Amino acid sequence: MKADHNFFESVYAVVRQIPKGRVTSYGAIANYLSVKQASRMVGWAMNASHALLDVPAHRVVNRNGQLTGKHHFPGENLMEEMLQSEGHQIINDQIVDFKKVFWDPTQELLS
DNA sequence: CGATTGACCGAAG
DNA sequence: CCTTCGGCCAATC
Repeated sequence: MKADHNFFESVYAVVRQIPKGRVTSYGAIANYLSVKQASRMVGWAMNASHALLDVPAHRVVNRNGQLTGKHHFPGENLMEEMLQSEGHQIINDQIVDFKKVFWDPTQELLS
């Protein structure tokens, strides 16, 4: 067993709660975790999240709505396909109307 | 234990 | 406009 009380667990918990058809950014998650300064850690957490099928990492993009981590997926355009499969439109590795589909945990998951 | 990296963000030049 | 730097935390080498 592994220590589940990790920073990652919190990230997974948020990403896992992302409603279908929505996307969020690393900084938004970090902000929700009160560690907005460590947005890089969110990306790192996602690196380990690829082992967890409950973590839709394809719904997590950078602040620009750009699929920065698509290169980490098994397929070259797998991330785009999954997002498009959820009704998103991807142009030039960027989510169209990103701000419209942007899902802010601090806004939706008001404690 | 020290240094490097990592799917980032934001500011400054 | 584009490039560079700093920062913050954690894991890996």
